[in-house]
Amino acid sequence: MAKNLRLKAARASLDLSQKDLAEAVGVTRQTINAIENGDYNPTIHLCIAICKRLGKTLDQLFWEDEENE
Amino acid sequence: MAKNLRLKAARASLDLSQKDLAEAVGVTRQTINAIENGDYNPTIHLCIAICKRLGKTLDQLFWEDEENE
DNA sequence: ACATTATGTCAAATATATTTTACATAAAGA
DNA sequence: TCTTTATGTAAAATATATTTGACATAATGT
Repeated sequence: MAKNLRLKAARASLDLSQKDLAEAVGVTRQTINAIENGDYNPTIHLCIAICKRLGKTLDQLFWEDEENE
Repeated sequence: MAKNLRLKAARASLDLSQKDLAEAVGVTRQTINAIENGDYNPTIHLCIAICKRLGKTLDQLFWEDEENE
């Protein structure tokens, strides 16, 4: 599956660790790691929570992630 | 939970039934119904498939659905 | 050298998205 | 009236998102 490099970059630009982001949105570090590495398919509520914490929208971080390899 | 009236409207404007949309995106009618009625929290891949079929983006159909009551 | 932080990954358990089957109602057409 | 289509809903089963606990490595600071 495709990695989500936009998410990784947005997180990095705020100087947040995977753990920081995970705690901010109420999931575990492994979940954030898996999303960034494309291992699975999060729920929309989680995506929205991540977007809000990173100051991005769904289209910016998750739209057409499938093509972005 | 909040109903997704934007989704319902977008589907209606293309004259698609819940069943039509469900088949187009590879889920059951009950899943589309539940999403429209806010009973749960679909996966991002499913949201993207729905958006593509309806000619909308994630932000247009799913962004900040939580507030939209 | 040692401790700490960040990341990657894995196996087993748990929570929940989704399916299957089924029943009910309202609207529309024949 | 009868049939069909669209929708809403519910209970039990299945698939999968997510957690928990653990181990490993690289980088950084003391």
